[in-house]
Amino acid sequence: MVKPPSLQDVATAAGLSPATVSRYLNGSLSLPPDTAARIDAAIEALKYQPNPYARSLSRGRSDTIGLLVPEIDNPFFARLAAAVEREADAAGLALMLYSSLNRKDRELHYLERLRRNFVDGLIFATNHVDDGDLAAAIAQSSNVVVVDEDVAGVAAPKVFSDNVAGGRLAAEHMIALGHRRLAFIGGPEGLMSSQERFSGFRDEAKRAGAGVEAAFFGPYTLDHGREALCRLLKEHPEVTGAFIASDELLFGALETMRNRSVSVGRDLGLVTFDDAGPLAFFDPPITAIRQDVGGLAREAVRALRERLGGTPDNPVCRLPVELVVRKSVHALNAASSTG
Amino acid sequence: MVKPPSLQDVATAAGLSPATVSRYLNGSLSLPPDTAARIDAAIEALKYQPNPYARSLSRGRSDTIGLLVPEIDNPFFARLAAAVEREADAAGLALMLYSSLNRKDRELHYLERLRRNFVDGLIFATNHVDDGDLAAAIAQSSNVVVVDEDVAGVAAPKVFSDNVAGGRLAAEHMIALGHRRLAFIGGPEGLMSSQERFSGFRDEAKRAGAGVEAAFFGPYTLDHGREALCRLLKEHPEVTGAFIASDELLFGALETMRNRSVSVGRDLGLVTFDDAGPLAFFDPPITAIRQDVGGLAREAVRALRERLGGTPDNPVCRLPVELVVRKSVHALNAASSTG
DNA sequence: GTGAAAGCGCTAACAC
DNA sequence: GTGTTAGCGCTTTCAC
Repeated sequence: MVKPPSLQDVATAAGLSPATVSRYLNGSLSLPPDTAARIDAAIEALKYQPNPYARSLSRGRSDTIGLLVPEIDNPFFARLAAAVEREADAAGLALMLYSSLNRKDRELHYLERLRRNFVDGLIFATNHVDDGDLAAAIAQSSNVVVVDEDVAGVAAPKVFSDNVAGGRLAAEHMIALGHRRLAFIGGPEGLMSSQERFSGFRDEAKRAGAGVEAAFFGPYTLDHGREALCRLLKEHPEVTGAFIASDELLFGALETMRNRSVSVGRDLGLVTFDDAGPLAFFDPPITAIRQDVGGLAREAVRALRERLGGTPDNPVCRLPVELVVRKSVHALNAASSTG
Repeated sequence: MVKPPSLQDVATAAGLSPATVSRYLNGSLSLPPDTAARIDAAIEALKYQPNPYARSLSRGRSDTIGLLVPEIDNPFFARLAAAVEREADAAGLALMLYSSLNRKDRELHYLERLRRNFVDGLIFATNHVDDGDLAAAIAQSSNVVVVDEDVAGVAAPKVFSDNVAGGRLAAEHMIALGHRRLAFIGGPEGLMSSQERFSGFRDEAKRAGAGVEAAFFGPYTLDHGREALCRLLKEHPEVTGAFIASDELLFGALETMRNRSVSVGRDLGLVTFDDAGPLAFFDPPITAIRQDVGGLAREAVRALRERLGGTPDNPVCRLPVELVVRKSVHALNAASSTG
C-alpha cells in the first residue's frame, strides 16, 4: 500500500507547477500541445488520480449527491435508486444512498448532512405525512428536490407522477370492461399520492356513471392491503373492481383473496399502481398503472443540477403514467353487471 | 446560504484552540468538566458539524465504504444494499452505492475509485465470469471484500451463502414429496454459485437414489429461464421437479409454464433460490431456498471493518440458507412416481 | 490540559 | 501560458 501520487508529483514529473496541471485537468485552459502531452504522460506513468477529498475541500463542493428513500428494498425505490444512479453517473455525479426507514429523525439527520455539504444536493423521497418538521428542515437547505411524494408546504423543485391520470386510467379500464361497482384501496389519506390517485379514480368513475362504493385509506403496508380487502369483501360484496394504490398494498390484498379463494379477475378485478414488482409473472398477471421511474429519476437529477447551477425557481414536473393491461380484470357479462 | 461554522469558530466561542476542540471531539482526551461543557455549549449554539472532506483529507480516510452490485433494481441486490446500508450506518460508516450493470469496465472503474481512497473499502458483488482482470484489480487494492459470488483466484475476505446446502435442501424437499426425476436450471456454468447449487442438488439426489435428468446452465436472466424451461418440457417430459437457481430464472420459467398451461406444483414442482422477490404472493406461492441477506451484509461489513482495522487474513464466511416451504411442489402420488 | 504550527492535496486569485 | 501564494477545515506532532 504505497502512497498514491499527488498533483505535485505529476507537476514535478512534467516540469510544471501544480497549478498548471490543475487547470489543465479542469479544462480551464488550453495548453500548447507539448505541455499537454508531458502532463498526460506523467499522469499515465504515475497512474495519477485526483484525491476527491482535497478537491471537495478546496472547491467547497463534492460533485456528490444523495438520494434518500424510505426503504431501498422496496421494488419501486430500488428502481428509482438504480435510475438515479445511472443519471447521476452520466452527469459526473457520485451518489450516496441513504435510507430513512421512513423515520423522521433519520430524514432530518440526512438533511443535516446536506446542510453540512457532505453532499451537494439531495433527492428526497418520503412516504409519511409530515408534521411540518420536514418542511422546515428542507426549507433550511436549498438543493433539495422532492420526488415521488409531496412534502406539504415546501418550496423546492418537485417531480411527481401524474397520479390523477393514473386513477383515471384505472377507472376507465375497469369501466370499459363493464364494471360499475368500484372500490379504492389507498395509502395514507393525508398523502398527496393517495389523494390524487383517489380523486382521479373517483372523478372518472362519476363521469362515466359508475360508483365508488368504498375507499380504504391507510399506511402503504401489506397489512393495510390485507385488511382493506377483508373489509371490502365483507362490507361491499357488490364491488367487482378495485383500484389498489401501490404494489405493497396489492400483495396484502392478494394474500387475503387467496386465503378466501376469491379469484383475481373473475370474482374481483384488480388494477394496481407502481408496476415495480414482477407483476407480469403473477398468476394472473396483474394489470397496473406504471410509473415512469426512469423519467422520475431523470427529471429529479435534472432539477437538482439546475438547482446546483443556481437556478432559483421551483418547478413541479409531472410525469405521465401508463396503463399496462394484463389479466387481472375480466370483462363483466351483462347479467352480473346488474348491481 | 450562510457559511457553516468551522472548528475554529467553535474554539473561539469556547475560548480554546481548535486543536483542543478537535481532540475532545475525537475522544482522544478527557477534559475538565467545565472546558468540555464550554465546548458542548459552543457546538450546540453554532450547530456545528465537522466538515467531512477536511476530515477525510487530513486523516487520509473517509469512513465511507462502497457497495458495488451488478444492478440495484434486482430484488436480491436491493435487499443486500438495504442490509449493508443498515450495517454500515450502525458502524458509523457512510455508504456509496455503485452499480456496475455487470460490466467489467464499470467494475474496474469503481475499484480504481477505491484505490484512490474515494472510499475506505469496497464490498464487491459481481455476477459474471471473470477473465482474470477483475481478480488482478482486486489484488491491487486491499480492503475489498467479495460477497455473494466468488471471483476466482482472489485473495480477499469472502462472504457467501452455503449454496451446496441450498441445493441439497431443494433436492431433499422434492424427494421427500415423492419426486424422483429431477432437473436443474442454473446460472453460468463458470460461476461458483451455479456450480455449488448444482453439486449440492445432484449429490443429494444421487444419495437418495433420484436422478437429475437435465441441467441447463446459462446467464442469470429471464430469457435463459424461459428457454431452459422450454427445453426441459420438450426434452425431458419425465421430469416432475425442477430446482431453479435464482428468482430471475424462475420468472422466466413461470412465463413459459403459463404460456403452455403447465401447472406449477401439479405438473411440475419448482423450488427456487434467493427468495428475494415476493414469492409468497405468487399463485401458487413458490417454495424457495432463502439466502440470509441480512447475514451476508453483516458479515461483509464486519469483514471489511476488520480489514480496515488492519487484520491481514482472508476468511471465507459461509452463511446458512433455509428452505421456505410454500406450495410449488405437490406430493407425487405413487402411480405417477413410477418414472 | 492546552496551544502553535505544519500539513493533508487541491483550487483559485493574483502576478508576470 | 505558467508560477506563486494563500487558503479550504481538519488532525496531529511537538511544545509548554
